Amino acid sequence: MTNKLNLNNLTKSEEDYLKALFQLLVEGGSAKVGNNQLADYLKVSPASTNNMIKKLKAKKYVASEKYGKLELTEEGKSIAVRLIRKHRLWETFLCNYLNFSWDEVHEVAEQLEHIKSHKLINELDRFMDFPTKDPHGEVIPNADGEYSVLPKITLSSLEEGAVCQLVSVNDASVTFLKYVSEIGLALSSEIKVLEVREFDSSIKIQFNNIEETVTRKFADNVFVKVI
Amino acid sequence: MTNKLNLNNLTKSEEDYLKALFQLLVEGGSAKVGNNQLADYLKVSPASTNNMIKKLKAKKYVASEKYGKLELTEEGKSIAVRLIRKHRLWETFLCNYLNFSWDEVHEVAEQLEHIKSHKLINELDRFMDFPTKDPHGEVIPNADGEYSVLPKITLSSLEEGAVCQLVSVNDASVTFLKYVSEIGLALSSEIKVLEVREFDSSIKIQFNNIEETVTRKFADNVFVKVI
DNA sequence: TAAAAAAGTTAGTTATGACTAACAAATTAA
DNA sequence: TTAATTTGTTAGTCATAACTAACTTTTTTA
Repeated sequence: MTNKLNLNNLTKSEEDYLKALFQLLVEGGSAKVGNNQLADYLKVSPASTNNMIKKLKAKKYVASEKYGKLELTEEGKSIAVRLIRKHRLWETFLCNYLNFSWDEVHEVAEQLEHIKSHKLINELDRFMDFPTKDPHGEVIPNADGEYSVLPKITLSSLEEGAVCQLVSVNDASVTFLKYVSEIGLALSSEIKVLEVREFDSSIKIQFNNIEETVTRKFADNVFVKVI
Repeated sequence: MTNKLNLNNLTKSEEDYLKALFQLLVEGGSAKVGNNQLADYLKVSPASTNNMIKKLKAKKYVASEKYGKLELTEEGKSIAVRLIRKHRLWETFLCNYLNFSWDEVHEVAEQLEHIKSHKLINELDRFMDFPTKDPHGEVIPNADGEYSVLPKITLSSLEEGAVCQLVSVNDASVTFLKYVSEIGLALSSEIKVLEVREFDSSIKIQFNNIEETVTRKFADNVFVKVI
């Protein structure tokens, strides 16, 4: 076992930074993540990020050279995955048991993911009978931190004529999620790319016999599986 | 309505102090609560308490004069009651749905009570079908913050020969709760006071045909209703 | 009622984690 | 390949909330 009994003495902030790094590096699939990019993502100043990275390097959760790209150590990744597991399990609970809708769960889950109790999260998992996907279609890591990071293909990356299935959506923006629901898209919806307009990268799509034109920004937040 | 839409911009610390004050003043029934007593209860220095009280006075949650006793304003009480409601609902959830035992719930509930979401706590309440008592026998305030603060009679206050029923226990100590379970006491247990020993205030009690001698400290943490 | 003890207050320090402003290194473009 | 731009770093400040040490007020008790 690589995992020594982790006391998880991390602050909320430290956890936030590790999770953000993981999301950019691993889930986002970026080859290189820099200090300013992380700052941008977390909506803090580059100076704050720089400071925190120093601390996380001292604690061996992050590895990087001066002026070099940021990377997570195994321990850092492990912590991030556990946070993602907690976040997604709570989102699932809120949606399936407490009448929360798609777009309401993220903010509350951001708070709940920092609650420190192994028993709590594992019992919650059992209570829900070990769900594998959260309400936005994202895979939930299991208790050992194992899960498949699907290579995320965005709707915006497809070419004209492609047919795909909606597998997940970026849950970070309430207005985006509301919009998705309103036009009638749902997880597993089958989408056909009718036209990609060169001028502004907007895309005309078809689903459930509906035709819609969506912006590039929208399509960047929709993750699909080609079929 | 006295309750203007409360933005609940309080920090975790501010909430902790308000709840502690409420527990000493209202639930504990102390006529006078001083700065050092509060510091003791929260296990911080008197200087820290003094500082925080200043802040809470500025925010109109606490009222007191220099060198005088501490008191909560209506707004301060309202916040404390909402925290107690959250704490007890989470304890109930952990016990009844997530296989937590009596003595495991307190610590996790201390974290969960600071999650900010009205919907979360009201939906949790509904999900459990509006429970009125938590696992330790304490009354759960309703969504409007109404609940009866039962005058708390401790087992230690009874005289020889008295017969009573266990209504609640102080949940702050894990070792105490374990001890209570181990000797076979449970909520609603009928207890008879057989003997009060003058020397050390220890008490000999009888319940379920078991005889036990308990210390004064133990009996101070057991709340009963005389029958 | 005066001295001792307890309770409350103030001043100054520390750690965390934000921030701005100024500066240095690396990258991109002219 | 120099200049401009972007990116990263450092220094110094602020707020929160803890602390110790010193001091003042109040209460107790001898």
